[in-house]
Amino acid sequence: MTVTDRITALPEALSEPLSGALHGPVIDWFDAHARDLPWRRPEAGAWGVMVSEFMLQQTPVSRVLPVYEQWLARWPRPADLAAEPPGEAVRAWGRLGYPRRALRLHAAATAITELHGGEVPSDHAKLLALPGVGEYTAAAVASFAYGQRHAVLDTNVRRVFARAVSGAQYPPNATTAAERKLARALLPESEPVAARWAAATMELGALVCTARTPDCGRCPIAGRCAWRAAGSPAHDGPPRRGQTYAGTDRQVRGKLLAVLREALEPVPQVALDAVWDEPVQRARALDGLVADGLVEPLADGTYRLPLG
DNA sequence: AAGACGTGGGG
DNA sequence: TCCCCAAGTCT
Repeated sequence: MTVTDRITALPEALSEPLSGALHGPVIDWFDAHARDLPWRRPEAGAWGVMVSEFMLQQTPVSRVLPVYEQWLARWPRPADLAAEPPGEAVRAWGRLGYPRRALRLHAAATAITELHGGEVPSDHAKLLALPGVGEYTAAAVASFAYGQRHAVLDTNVRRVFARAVSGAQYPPNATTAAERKLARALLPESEPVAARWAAATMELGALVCTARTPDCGRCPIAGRCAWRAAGSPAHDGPPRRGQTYAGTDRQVRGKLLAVLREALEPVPQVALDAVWDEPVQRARALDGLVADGLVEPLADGTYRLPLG
């Protein structure tokens, strides 16, 4: 029986006994051990939550912290960000990585300003329609900022469920329908409790049930963990998808954009040529940045971060 | 639906 | 050192 089959078979048999036994311990643990993160404070508001979610996509908390503080101080409301050129968002993004997220956050702020009266929407479908907001982020903002009842499935939660419920060391490479079904089946009925559960399971995955070396000794549900009960078997399925970087266009794009972020004036071609010696790849990377709207070519042959 | 998309820290 | 990994989204 594969992991997917096992998850698929669960929900009906699962219901109350298992889920009810998990909610209390996990939420109690969260009450005692949750980190005091700025976007979890009441004053963060929905905009603060949304900004944090964009920054946290594939980026560790420790690196997000300082940029988040600067960002919220400079642009306390969506309209403040929307009033500036997208290039300023890219510049302020600094070295967080995946700078297209900065562009999308700027575009989302613009949409919020023009379509939603400057208020981050609370409706899941409206959130999902915003640039850069996918299934996870829409659920996260609706749940964390507005206390709604949604299955919030990020990499942490998926790993916790894979282990505790499905008995696998790691979840599948891509989120499956079976995982969504399981997440919904485990969601507490009460709206506020469900929102708490979402944050708690995520935190458990981030602090205790980690990818490499889980600290089962500190896990509130270790006694009910299917993976532990099975003897903590090693991952068997297809290899987990790695990320290549060295020598790729991504690395070249990063170097090019770093130059433009630092520059206050448009940058001449020669300055960009200096970051990478292979001309074909260099040109392809620059073209890609322009196509993505991260870089603006000017008529005189210079380049800058986008003004419009 | 597999692959592109940045960056840096920890084991 | 090198490899793995980090609150995903989009095409």
